[in-house]
Amino acid sequence: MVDPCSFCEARLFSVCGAVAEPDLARLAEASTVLDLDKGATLVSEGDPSTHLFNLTAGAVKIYKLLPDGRRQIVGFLSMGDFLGVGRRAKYGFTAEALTPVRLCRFPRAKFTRLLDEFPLFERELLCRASSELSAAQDQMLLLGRKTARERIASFLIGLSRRAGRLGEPTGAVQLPMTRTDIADYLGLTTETVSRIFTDLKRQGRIGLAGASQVTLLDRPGLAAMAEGG
Amino acid sequence: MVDPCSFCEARLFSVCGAVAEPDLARLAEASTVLDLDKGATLVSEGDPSTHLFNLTAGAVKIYKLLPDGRRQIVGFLSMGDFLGVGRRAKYGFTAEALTPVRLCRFPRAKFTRLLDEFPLFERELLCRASSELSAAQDQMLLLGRKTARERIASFLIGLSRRAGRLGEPTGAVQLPMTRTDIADYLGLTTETVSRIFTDLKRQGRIGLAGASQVTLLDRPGLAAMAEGG
DNA sequence: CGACAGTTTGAACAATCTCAAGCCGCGTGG
DNA sequence: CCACGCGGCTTGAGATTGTTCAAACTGTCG
Repeated sequence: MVDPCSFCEARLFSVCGAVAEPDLARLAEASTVLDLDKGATLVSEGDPSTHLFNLTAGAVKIYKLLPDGRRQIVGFLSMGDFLGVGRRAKYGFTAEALTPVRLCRFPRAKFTRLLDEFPLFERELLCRASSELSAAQDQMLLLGRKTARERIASFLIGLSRRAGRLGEPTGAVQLPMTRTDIADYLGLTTETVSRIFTDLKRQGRIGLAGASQVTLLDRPGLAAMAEGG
Repeated sequence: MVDPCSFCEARLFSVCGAVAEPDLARLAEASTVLDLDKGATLVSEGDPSTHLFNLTAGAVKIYKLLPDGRRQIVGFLSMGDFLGVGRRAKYGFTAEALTPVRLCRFPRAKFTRLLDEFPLFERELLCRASSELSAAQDQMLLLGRKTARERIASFLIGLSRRAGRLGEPTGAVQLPMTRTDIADYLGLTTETVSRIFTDLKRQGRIGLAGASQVTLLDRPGLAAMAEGG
């Protein structure tokens, strides 16, 4: 039988990259490959955290809700991102597919066994967790102290960097999320996001092809703006 | 020679709790105990990340700055908290003592060796990292979507919970940080923090003894307020 | 081609910030 | 032991950024 992990395009970008070639079969047998439609919910805030996920294709948004419906998106996942580490009994967020997605689903018990079995796998997860923590701190700085304009600039620069990491073009960025999603990620309203996009376009700093494709025309300017320059 | 870790009061609250009694000596020989004054800087944003720290007494604030001086406090540390995990070459934040502190300092290389040597130690760090990440997500919800009043209520409830975890009284909470620190943690200004404290006092929800001791008089009310109730 | 979700634009509003001034409490030194 | 000074805290009034509410537009997908 052919080992599906050996041919996985996401392996280079994901935790699985830390597992040696011959051990990939163990990974494959601990997980199930799953395809979900756009809009599907992977996990719901408050549900028992029975599974962990490795996203191998598509994009996902992660969010938290207040009782009255206010929403904060705490992250967007793309190829290679891992979801669900931690020993909490319940998920602390909801995860929803922004595009059709493919993912590997690990039952928690099997996953824990993998950690025991492959120290490099665990080390990789620790590194990823702390680098996510660092990204979360950047986002706190953004949410707590940056102006709307600075937030949008940071967001665009960040998207472009991520595209670069995944080997995609960094000049023209595809936005799989809506304006409302962006607003809920940046602590703004849809209207403010829209207004600032139009402003930046008017200034010639970005180009807009439809609502979901942005071209960064003045990257240095945007980068400076992102840091308050 | 007596092993200092065996008598450490912070052990039960810290990562060291994951290391078996007989292995504590290895921990002790990998680290140096350090005492610092209030106001001392443990690490500076941008400096090479040569050391990791375990805080065993006192309180520390962690913050990031924008070039123009705007500041976001991304966390407060207390007894048992660990600082510096990750493979980045530079610290992404500044850490400063709010009170006199005692800490164990690990050179990065020795620390990595400890991880290799004690899988439980590494596992504990992974758990802590993901639980910190979860706390960071709560804070993003706070910064992105809560009102000033909700932020203060969340902050007070959070402080009280932390005090409870450390075995301290949860009704009267000591604030080792200034109003400005609180503001920089909650994405507000000093003035707003002060005004809301006075409001809450007027409403009989909290008591203030001096500026740095708060009594939670209406915990259910505050908890509801924290979630937007 | 039609409809509807998502986006853009406009005008009025409000939460929070800014600027300014006074107050309090605590540590210090006379 | 008390007066002094200073950092930090509180209070007030006015300014501002971003929100809210409302309506028109667009482009995408049956």
